[in-house]
Amino acid sequence: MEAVKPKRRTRIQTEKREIILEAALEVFAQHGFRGATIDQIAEAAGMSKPNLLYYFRSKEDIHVTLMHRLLETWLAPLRELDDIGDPITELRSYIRRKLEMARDYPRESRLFANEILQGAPRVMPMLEGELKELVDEKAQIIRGWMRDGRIVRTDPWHLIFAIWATTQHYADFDVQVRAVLGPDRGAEGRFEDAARFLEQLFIEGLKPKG
Amino acid sequence: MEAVKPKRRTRIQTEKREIILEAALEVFAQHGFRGATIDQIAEAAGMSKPNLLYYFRSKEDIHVTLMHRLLETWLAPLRELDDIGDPITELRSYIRRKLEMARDYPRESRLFANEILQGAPRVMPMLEGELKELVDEKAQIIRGWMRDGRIVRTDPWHLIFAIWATTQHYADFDVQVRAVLGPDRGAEGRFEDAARFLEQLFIEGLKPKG
DNA sequence: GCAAATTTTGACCGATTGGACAAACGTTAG
DNA sequence: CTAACGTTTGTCCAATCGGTCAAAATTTGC
Repeated sequence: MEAVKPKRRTRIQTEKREIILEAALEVFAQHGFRGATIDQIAEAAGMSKPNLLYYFRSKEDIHVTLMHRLLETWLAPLRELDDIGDPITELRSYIRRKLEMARDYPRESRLFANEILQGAPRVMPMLEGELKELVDEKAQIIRGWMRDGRIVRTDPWHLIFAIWATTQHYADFDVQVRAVLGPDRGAEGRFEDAARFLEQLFIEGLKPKG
Repeated sequence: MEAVKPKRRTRIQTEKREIILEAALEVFAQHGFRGATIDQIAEAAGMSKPNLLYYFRSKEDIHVTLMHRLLETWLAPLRELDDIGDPITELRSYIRRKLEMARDYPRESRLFANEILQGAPRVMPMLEGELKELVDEKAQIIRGWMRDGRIVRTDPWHLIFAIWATTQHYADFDVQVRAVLGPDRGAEGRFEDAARFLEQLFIEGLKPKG
């Protein structure tokens, strides 16, 4: 039974912590936890290293805080997946929201990818707890739709994995996507094309056979 | 016009370099380039640090050699995609080969993912050159199949991205997949399920409408 | 306006890092 | 056997790392 610490914060503390987290997101996403240095984060935040360490006790502390926040926003789209709506509409907008997050929050996606790649040393409990529960719950909803013949039968868990993989790919492997597609179309064009493609791949494939 | 250096190697040099690369693959895949230390690699290779540095001039040298090899084996499945076969069969076996690689060579997949996540600082030229050419070539083949009505029309480039993303997901995000699915099914079971799912997702969706 | 509390800084520390180097040790060809 | 060559090791180094600390500068509450 952990007592919630009061954590009274000054205005400056609130502001500076925010600035640091923003800077750390940038640096961690690009270099990973070990690759990032406190000096880099401090410089990106426009302050000295000891000053930064006045607001966060350690590099680990920054990372933990960042990951904790991240997971909440990251799971939000899946949480919205609703039992009562039309299955096709629900899945379509889930895919769209996920793709929009890859477009609008690529640093968050890469930070998460980095953490998982290293074996999730700092978020494993959350994966096995909160995440698994959420996915299981939503997989049951999808399975219900399949039982009712409203979408074709397939594995709901792997369907969710496939949606994660394809959408996050455009954030995590952005440089590869850009290198292969060339400079012909801008960022917006790429995401339009991706959205169209993913809609066709998932949605058309899921519609029940007439 | 680069002259190919003779690079005469002793038997011992050939053997030891191989041992070092194997050890480095393990360490780099788990910790990333910056996170890995020469000492770790040396220990995994069963030799002292100065001894290792006798065979490779620097940490960078090891990584470059590793990435160079990796890309060849990594692109092999796509190279095999053939114009003359049946489109559905060709794509089905491409997906299967890619998934098998994710199962059998997860360290290679993670090493590659790490490099791309960091912005591909060491392989960018290969992405824009060799990789782009290969993908463009194969995308044209797929586009040809679509024009002939042998598979449904969609974006060939994004189709290839989706195949990459979904298959490599099972190597790169392995810990997350395991955490969500729980310990119910072993590794083989997970890959069987994934193979069935991906076949349904891609192949059923690609078959021309009767 | 002033004392208390908060914020910022420069100097510093021990540990770790990638890498150099020469000396010692093996191996091999003649 | 031995000289030449290939291999291995211990020691060392400068740079960088995460983090501390006391003192200085600033802000805040009254």
